[in-house]
Amino acid sequence: MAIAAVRLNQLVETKARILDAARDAVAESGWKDAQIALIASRAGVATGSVYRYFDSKADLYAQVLALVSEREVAVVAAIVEAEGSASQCLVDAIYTFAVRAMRGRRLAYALIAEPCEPEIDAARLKYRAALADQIATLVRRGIADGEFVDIDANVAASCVAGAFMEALVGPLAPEAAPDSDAAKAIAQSIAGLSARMLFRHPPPELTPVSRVSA
Amino acid sequence: MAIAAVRLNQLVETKARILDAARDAVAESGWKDAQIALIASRAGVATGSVYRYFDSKADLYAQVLALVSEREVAVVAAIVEAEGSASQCLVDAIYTFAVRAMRGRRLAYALIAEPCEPEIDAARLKYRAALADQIATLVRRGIADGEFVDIDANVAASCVAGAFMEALVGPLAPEAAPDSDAAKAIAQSIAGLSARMLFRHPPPELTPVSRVSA
DNA sequence: TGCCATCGTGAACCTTAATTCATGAATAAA
DNA sequence: TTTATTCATGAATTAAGGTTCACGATGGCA
Repeated sequence: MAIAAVRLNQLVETKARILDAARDAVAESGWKDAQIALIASRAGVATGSVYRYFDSKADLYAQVLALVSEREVAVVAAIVEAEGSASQCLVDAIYTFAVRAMRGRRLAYALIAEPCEPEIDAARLKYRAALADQIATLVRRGIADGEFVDIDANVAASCVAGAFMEALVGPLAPEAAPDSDAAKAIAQSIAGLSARMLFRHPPPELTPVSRVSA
Repeated sequence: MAIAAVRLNQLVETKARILDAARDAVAESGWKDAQIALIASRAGVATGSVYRYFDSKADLYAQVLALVSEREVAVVAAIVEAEGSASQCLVDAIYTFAVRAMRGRRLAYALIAEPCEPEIDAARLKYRAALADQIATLVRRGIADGEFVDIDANVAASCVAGAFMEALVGPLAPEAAPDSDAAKAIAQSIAGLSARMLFRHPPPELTPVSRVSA
């Protein structure tokens, strides 16, 4: 009755190959390449085979999103739960997120901002929510510790998440020039600004990163 | 040669009726109702007639977006150019935007966050950019006047715009309970938080609006 | 009144991928 | 070595709307 281990392994591996192909296609040229036939061919399987592993296109991409997003959320979660003041954690989390996004530019752009089909877009919302949840946790800690102003943690977390995501859209856009120095500067800018929203005693001035990119 | 004025008026009126029908459909039940046949029937014209006035579905909705968005951008622009400190203008602009959005909940949700087809989504980006531009203008003024921290105005504007838009997504969502008191409280919260990002000397504490909704 | 240009009509046509499925191969059980 | 399952295949099918177009109606104009 039980399927042999080797065979099962094949299945898991093929599924992974399809997921990878899908992710890679998006990472290369965005959602316009998110077509079942194309992904199948990239994964070295027939079109129909994709449906042996995924219920539908939406299902496939929901899993791709989960795959990629969970890693990012985990990275942020780790920072959120790390040692140090809430203020420091917040800045670190945002900075790290921004820098990582800048590295995987095209994919990050697709995950965050690129226009795509409604079903995929809907799946994206979950990712954003999960990220906001992490921030919210941190905000609560900051408030409890008296580091942050006393404000609804969920609203604050949305604001923070919205701020740094939106600020990333421009730099991540495929038409923007890739420049890893500017990327870090922007990440720093974004982290600083986002953090100021909450700090009870903000630093007197931000590093004037604006001039770095000039 | 010249078409009679009456006849021309008819044309303008019909076009307006189609635009209105499209906007109303979206305002009622979102993008799923954004179908040419449906809009045509609502406007009291035949499906094909829509194509006498608009090049394509994308064109139609781009114009719908423009119609609605331009008003909102204009409102913000008026506040941006109004008397008063940059700080005050910023808070006013954000608060007003948020309150207006909360009034036209469903439509605002569709314009800001609801998953939709890529072509429409792309048009949305322009709206966001226009709004960010207004904020950027204000930010420059605030920096020049020494009210705001010295930071890249475009990055800052993106952050501010992203912050208040993202924070609106939850409250605007169709499944959220409509409550005009909570709406104002959230608007205030959002305005306060967004503003703190930039103020050189932030108010010691925000109004603890978080408790109003509790 | 008759003619022309323009507008309105809506059923038929397309397009574009997603999805299915009859078939065959490969593997596990007997 | 059969036999039964499961898996892979990819061409054919579907589905869902956007878009077209041949035709009729209407209004302006001489």
